[in-house]
Amino acid sequence: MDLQRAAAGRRVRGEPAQRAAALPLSDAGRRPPRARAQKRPGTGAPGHRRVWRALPGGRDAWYTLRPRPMTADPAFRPVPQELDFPRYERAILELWRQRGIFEASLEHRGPSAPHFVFYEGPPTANGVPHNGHVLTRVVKDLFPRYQSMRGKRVLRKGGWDTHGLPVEVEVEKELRIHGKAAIEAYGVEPFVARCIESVFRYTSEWERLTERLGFWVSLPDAYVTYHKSYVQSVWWALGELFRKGLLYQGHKVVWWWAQGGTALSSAEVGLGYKTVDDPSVYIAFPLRDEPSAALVVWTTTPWTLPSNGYAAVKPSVDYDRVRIGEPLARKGKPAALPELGAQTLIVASQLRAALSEKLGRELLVESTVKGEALVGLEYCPPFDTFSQRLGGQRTKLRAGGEVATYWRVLGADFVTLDTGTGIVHIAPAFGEDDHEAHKAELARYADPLAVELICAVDPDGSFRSEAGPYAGRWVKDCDRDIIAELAARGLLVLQELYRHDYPFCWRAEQDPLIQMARPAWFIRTTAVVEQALANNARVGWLPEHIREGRFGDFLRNNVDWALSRERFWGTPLNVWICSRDGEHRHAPTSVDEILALNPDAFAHFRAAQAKDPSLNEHLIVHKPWIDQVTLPCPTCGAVMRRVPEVIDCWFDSGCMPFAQWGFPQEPGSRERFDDAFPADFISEAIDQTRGWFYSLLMISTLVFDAETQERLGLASVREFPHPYKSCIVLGHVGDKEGKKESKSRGNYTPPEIILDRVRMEFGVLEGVKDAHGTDGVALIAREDLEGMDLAEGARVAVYRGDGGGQRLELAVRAEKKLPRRVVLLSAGDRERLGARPITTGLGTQPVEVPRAPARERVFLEDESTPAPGADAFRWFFYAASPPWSNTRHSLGNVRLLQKDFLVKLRNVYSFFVIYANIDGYRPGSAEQAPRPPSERALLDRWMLSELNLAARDVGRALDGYQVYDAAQRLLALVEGVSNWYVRRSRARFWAPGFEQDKRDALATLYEVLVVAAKLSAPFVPFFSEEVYQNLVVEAGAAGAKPSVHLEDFPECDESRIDAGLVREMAAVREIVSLGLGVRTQSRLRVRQPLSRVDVVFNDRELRPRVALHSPLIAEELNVHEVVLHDPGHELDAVSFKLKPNFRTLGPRLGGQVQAVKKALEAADGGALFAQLSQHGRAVVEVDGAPLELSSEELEVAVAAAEGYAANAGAVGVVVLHTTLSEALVDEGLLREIVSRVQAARKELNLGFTERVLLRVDGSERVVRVARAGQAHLTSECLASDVRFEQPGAEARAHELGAETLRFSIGRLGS
RNA sequence: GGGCCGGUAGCUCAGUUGGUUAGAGCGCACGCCUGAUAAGCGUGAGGUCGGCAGUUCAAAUCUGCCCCGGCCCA
Repeated sequence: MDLQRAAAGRRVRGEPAQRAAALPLSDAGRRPPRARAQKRPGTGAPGHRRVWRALPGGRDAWYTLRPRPMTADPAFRPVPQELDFPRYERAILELWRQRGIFEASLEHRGPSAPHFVFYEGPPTANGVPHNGHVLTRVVKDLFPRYQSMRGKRVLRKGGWDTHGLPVEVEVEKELRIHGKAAIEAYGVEPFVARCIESVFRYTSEWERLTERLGFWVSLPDAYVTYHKSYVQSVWWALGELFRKGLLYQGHKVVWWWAQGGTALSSAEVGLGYKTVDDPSVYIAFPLRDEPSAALVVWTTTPWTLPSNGYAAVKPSVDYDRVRIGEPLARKGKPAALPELGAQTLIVASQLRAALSEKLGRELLVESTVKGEALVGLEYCPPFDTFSQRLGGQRTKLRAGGEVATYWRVLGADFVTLDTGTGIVHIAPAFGEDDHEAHKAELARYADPLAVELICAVDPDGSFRSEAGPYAGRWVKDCDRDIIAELAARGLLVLQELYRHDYPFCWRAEQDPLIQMARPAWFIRTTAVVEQALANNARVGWLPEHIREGRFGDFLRNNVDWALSRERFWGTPLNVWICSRDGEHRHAPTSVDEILALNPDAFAHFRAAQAKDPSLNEHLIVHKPWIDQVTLPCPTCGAVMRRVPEVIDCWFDSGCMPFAQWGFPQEPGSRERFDDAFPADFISEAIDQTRGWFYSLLMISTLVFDAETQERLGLASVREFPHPYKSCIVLGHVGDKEGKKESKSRGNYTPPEIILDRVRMEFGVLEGVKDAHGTDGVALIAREDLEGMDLAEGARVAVYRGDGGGQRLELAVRAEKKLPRRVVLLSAGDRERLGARPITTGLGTQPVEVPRAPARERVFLEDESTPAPGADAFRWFFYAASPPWSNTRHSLGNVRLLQKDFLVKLRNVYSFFVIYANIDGYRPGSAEQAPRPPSERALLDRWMLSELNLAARDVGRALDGYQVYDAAQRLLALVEGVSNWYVRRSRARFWAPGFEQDKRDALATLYEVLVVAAKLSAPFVPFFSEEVYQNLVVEAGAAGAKPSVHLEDFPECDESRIDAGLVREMAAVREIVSLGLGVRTQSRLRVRQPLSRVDVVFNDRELRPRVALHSPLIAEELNVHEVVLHDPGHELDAVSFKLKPNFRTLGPRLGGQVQAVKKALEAADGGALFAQLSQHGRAVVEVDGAPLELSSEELEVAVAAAEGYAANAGAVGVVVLHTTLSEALVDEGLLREIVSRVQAARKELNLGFTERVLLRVDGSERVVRVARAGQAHLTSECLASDVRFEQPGAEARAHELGAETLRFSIGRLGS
């Protein structure tokens, strides 16, 4: 052994990286402040340096390091000792910046390279990015990086979604106003100006996160949905739809906040549910032709009864005609008989008993009919609000004939029999189902537009004048009076209270929302559903079930897209309507087109701009400016005005494939669009199914039919799918428990904890009930402790974010009485920190902490362990689970996966650099040339086979967008390198001299690392860059590119794959594994050498192949001899078992297989096996009859016979000879002694090269063995002298089985 | 209430067209190695495959119902 060299290997961590100082990556080579080297005068021997290092848990240790003879000019920068990934990641970011690597990656493939098209789904920057965004960003980054390495040209245009309700809501909150009237009072112009300001509020946070994660995207030329060019593109698309007759006006039922005059989004509605008691009434609707019989309907909104239009029944179920009978016999007074006008009631058969129970009266069945028999019957509406005027009206059907326009029975499948009467009151202006039922009727009419939508309520929520006594009153206030009136008129069957959840306005908690049909613009998407489905069928969905499942279902149940919004901040709907004839409409698609019709159209905007030059040019196409633009009607010349609505912002984002280029108006946009349509790849989370995934696909289907594509002059007509070919649908990111992360709950791990430093901010508390602060201890909730991945009692830094007060180091403990994000500190510690208790106390909400005054909150930071960093964050999302399953994210989980891959790979890298530098290895040096791979050692050839297989598999997985599979394959490669190649090659690396075998090993490991860096570059762009810079760029290797990201992705070299070798090495590893299992079972430690191992193979071909690896097996199992046997070899320790091959036998024998199984279990396996090997078939007796079984129908397994030290696996049986000769025992004893001495050396923190004086004593045998092995002891334990004498007071004693060992280690010169 | 997805070892997840000993990693226990050492490595224990019923010679896998969680929609 070369001890000097060994010392050299250690030294690297002790001395500053000389070469690194001159390199751009110098930062990565320097130690962080916590581990800086300090010289302490007067300690250590001359020529030694002592280096201080911080250990986890706050322990410090002094290590003595010795200068080493080093190769004059090592090729590689030493790998720093400490695992501080964020540190070198920052250095790599700087390198990318300085050398323009991202920009180079966009261009270096040249203009003629094939495109790989990626579309960025625009995020909104008016909220801070969270972990879910990290997932989307790392997945979006992976494939462009990969395809770029595959030689593709990959543009990566960023984008921002800037319109929509969330933006308006944010501004409303700021202004403390709410509702349409309030905004109008404030002024639409300043309101919109504030929206623009708000849109980019968190841009810098987004940019920082984007960069820190290594997500390469061109942000400077990102598209912005409110920009004029973008809006004009959207107008163009809408103009196309208008031209195709796919844009129309109708009604949409919305949740309406009447007091504010605003519709609420479903997200807002969801915020305001409250449990309330509403009236629940059963009302009689007498039949027109038989007034003594009445339909009984049920409703919880009596105020909608004046607007009643129909009654609906379920056609397929039975309805009873009943008469009210005697009171039911029961306790208490009998219910009062309702004063009813009708004697006969009609209710669903299934609900009769329930109604009878509620009335407390028998309901006597007169007859029963199917619901469909009721359809078409006319009835008298409960109020004559509209029937006075429309009562006799009839409407012509398209199919011929006519029906009463209103107040008749409809058949509808949405009618349920859970509650009520099975007959539903339909008010077409209120309620989604109601309105749909109405629309279904309209569709049957010859002239649907002639039918008036009856509605007795104004948008402000008060009854209209038609409603007689109720006119002008808030509808909900009228419920009581309406019920009283119905009772007086003999129409009230029953009245109850109904407790349910009902939405209220989340900003004005006293205001209940009402459902109401509002005028709205629609896109007739139902006209292209077939095409959309065909388009969808061709999309490469990941996971695949999206195609037929969630997305396919959504398309099949498609309803027309309700496009318009009665809001302010959005793309204005570009429809102008003639003031003379409402049928004259025009949809101009650009400012220029408007100017061509009316050169003065924007005079008001230009005037305003002249007055205020800061007025944003893009606002020319926004409210309120666009509202003032008038056009002369192209048909009649009258004045046209724009409709007031803006559009759904999903339509904006769905236009991005063309709108990002300003297509078709902007110069050059046609070529750009033509080059980037459709996208090869997009990805967003699953909540975008009905959002972006839908809007993209639907708009593309609507706009880009073949004819339109031709008209636009595209280079080729795109078949389906467009506008995206593949789409990864991501799952959600949850917390450690799988719960959705939410800021208000505080179960939220800020990305900074993973990326930069492990710290969180807490509100300061002074005490909870019986728990009061102790000096030196910080108490926090258990969840927070786990969130920071800290153990009970860990030391953390505690300090104020504003820099005031002292910085403390405290022990942190969990306290179950504490809520999240507060810390309980002693009075003394609070004083030292200059902190005071948070005013909100124990009730502090997590979201309130950052808003508290600076003195009321402190940071807790784990300074002993650096944050995992960006690569670890990325890797977590690639490797933890397939990206479409929900992920449980936490610091602990990220670290877990980091250890598996990054840390292991880094250790191999560091190992290589140490040994390569010792020997002065230089990549590509002629005198150090390795042999060709085919002539290298088996292990090298195996490793190179595995490497090329990995290249093949990772490439294939990425080609198929299988992120998780690719990551698992990389993991397997790293496992093989570390656990087998490096472990088995260690001796070759530390062998003295620089022989051919060592050159081969270094060249092989070098190649593995460089190829692994390239393979993993799309996944972990920072670490792969670090390896590549050090091993390739800085080492001056031939053909080096400036960055690993400008490299080609490794191709699989089939000639390097030795499939047989891969298989036999797997067998070797299994044999070793089985053998070690035998040792464990037999309690034979590996240190005890054994004479022999026997292996009986299941596969004849393997034996001669594995024979090549016998020395390896012998060494791993610590046996003197390895004996390999062909299948069938007779060995006492081995028995044979025959089992049915169910796959072949099942279809032939059916139920008999179970009997065969039993028969085979009972039979003599050895004899059957003999038959089988001689005749190729075996005969067993099944159910008294002989049955012949072929070798294809049987599976032979060798098993370890009981009572032997043997173990069986797929490869065969491994048998250890456990008889110990005296010589073997002695040999084991000597290894035992060496082991104990070495352990003691480590415990004493001896230098790795420090010679010692060893005094050995013990039982007679121990002394004899030690004497005999003195030379071995001397060299293995670095003893300059071994003395067999009393070791003295400091002796260590060990029981080695029956023997006793005592020894002491004396330092020389001390 | 409806649709979709998921429920497999303490934890995170695999599991090919149904084929009989259900896998991996981490954690845990025991052990190895001590020249990658803040590392590396081995073995082992641990499972009514959410529950019930059905189809089948055979079910984690197919079917139905139910329970739990997530998302979307009502």
